Amino acid sequence: MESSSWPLSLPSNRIKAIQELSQGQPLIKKLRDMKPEEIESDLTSVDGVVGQILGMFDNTLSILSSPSFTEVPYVPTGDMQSSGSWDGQTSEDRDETVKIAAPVKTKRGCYKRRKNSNTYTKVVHTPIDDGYAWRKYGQKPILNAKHHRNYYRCTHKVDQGCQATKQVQMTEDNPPKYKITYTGHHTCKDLLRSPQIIFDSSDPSDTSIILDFEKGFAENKQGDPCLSSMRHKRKEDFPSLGLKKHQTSSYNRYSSTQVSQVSEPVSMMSSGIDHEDVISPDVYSSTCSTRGYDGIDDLIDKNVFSDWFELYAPS
DNA sequence: TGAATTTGACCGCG
DNA sequence: CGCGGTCAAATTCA
Repeated sequence: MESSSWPLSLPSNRIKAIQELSQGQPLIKKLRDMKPEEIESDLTSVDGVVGQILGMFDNTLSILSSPSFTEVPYVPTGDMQSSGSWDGQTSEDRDETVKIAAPVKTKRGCYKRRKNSNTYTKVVHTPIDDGYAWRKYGQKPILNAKHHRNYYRCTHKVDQGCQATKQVQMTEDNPPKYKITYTGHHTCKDLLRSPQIIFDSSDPSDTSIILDFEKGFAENKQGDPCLSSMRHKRKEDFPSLGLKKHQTSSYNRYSSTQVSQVSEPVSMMSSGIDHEDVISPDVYSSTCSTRGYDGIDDLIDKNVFSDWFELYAPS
């Protein structure tokens, strides 16, 4: 479809979103059409295409997530619904999260529980630094789990209404494994930077793609990046992680780009996903490691992009 | 002193 | 009714 065919009345940001999707579609088709041997023999090219696709996701989600994007009634500005398919939600589900976006709270503990909100789960050896500022708000012992589950919300929940939360739970001791569940989507405006797709060269056999947040976290390179955005006075949950970072006045250093609102899900799609890392099958996900390209096919097979066009393209 | 974390209480959901 | 997610007062930290 050509953008020139959009009705003049169509909001420009919507057109931009559609254009982004339009540009990404052939790239994904290209990936789908590639034979396994082609992929293996030309990883650079494949990764380049993946990078372009991720960039398309970035831009599209940024546009759709922006507060100014209000043309789609069921897309609340405060959550990840703008992606439309992060965990395969239906429009009914979105209605549910609309309620969540404006919880009716009358007294302590009285809140609307997030149900069926967008979730994204991955398991990692060392929880990567996703680049966001998280604030711990709870810790609970979980049944049949050796370790507490830690609850984090975006630091900017209060000042910007960012609804993103995540849960971190150590699932195994040796080697340590952490299950990280992201819920909701960042709508906060700072921490803005463009994640760069890089290759983790620490292991030549590992072709996983990770996102480079170095721009904003240079000081974290000395420590474990996983929790660099958190303070941990106690290290019982992450014995190897003692990194502390003051966030209060440091956010301004992040450049202001629009991709921040989607960098997290993108990072989940592309970062550190190797044979060890797992994305839960109950949520919409895709990996960008070379051995995970059938995930791209999966995206296409699931008509994810068709859904997007149905949602956001002019009817 | 302001911000982050801890921790017990509260509540929704299955 | 128990589990899990969230709230918020108290505590800790820089």
